[in-house]
Amino acid sequence: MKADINDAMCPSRGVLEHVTSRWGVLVLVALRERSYRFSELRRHIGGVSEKMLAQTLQTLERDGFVHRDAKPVIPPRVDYSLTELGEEAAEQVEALGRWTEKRTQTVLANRDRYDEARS
Amino acid sequence: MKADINDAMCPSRGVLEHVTSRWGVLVLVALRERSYRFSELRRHIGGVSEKMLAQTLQTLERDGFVHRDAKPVIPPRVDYSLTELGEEAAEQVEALGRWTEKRTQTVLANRDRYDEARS
DNA sequence: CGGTATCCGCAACGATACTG
DNA sequence: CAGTATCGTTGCGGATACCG
Repeated sequence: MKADINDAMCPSRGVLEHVTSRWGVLVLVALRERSYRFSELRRHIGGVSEKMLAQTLQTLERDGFVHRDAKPVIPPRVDYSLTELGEEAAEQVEALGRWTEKRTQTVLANRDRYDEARS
Repeated sequence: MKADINDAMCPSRGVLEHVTSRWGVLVLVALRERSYRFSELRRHIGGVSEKMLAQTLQTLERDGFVHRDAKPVIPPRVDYSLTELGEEAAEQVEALGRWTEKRTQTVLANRDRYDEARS
C-alpha cells in the first residue's frame, strides 16, 4: 500500500496507471462483454497470476470501476462486472487499444528501420 | 533493452506501454503544442531526470512517434517534434488524459468511501 | 473456489559523475 | 547543451504456501 508524492502532485496519473496497467486493460475489456467469475476471468485472460488478478480487481474496485458481487454460498462464488464509471473507462481504453493495434505493424516496421540504421 | 515473451505474444502491449508511460504521456502532450529542445522540455515537464527523459525520447523516436533533429552546431542543439504518427498517438493519449482528469475527483471519492467502509 | 501472506529476484528508476 | 556511464535503491510481479 503506497501513496507517494507524485500521486499527491498529480492524482490523475494514478488513475491513468490503473486503467492502463498490463492486467487492468485486459480486465476492463473482458468485463465489457459480460460479467465474469474470478477463475473464469483468470482463464479467459491467460498468463495472469492469482495474485496479480486479485490485486488488479481490488484496485479497480476501489477506484469504482468494477463491482464485486460475493454470493454467500459454498463453494464461494464471486462475480465481477463493470460499474457505469467502469463502462466509461473501458470504452476509453478500448478506443486506445484499437488505435494501438491498428498502428502496431507500422511501429514494428519503424523499429526495424531504426535498428537497421545504427547497426 | 528488453524483449520478453509477453511482447512477442502481444506486441501492441509494448506500444501501449510506451505511449502511456509516466513520461511518455507528458512528452507527447507537450510536443503537441510545439517542438522543444531537450533541456527546455525537461524544464517544461518538471521532475523528470535527464536519464529518463533521454530514454523516453529514444523509445518514442524508435517507435516513430518523435522526430529528432540534431543540428551540428556548438553548443549542441537538438529539437524534438512529433511525427504524423506521433501526432495521432498524442491525440489518443490526450483524449484519455482528458477523460481521466474529468473523472479523477469521482475516483478519489470512491476510494475514500471504499477505505471508509473497511476501517 | 476465491482468495491472503510471505518471500525474493530482477528490472525500472533516480542521483551523481563524466563526456563530446 | 545534450547526452552516456555507473551505482544504489525500490518496488513490481511471479512462485509458493496457506486459509475461510
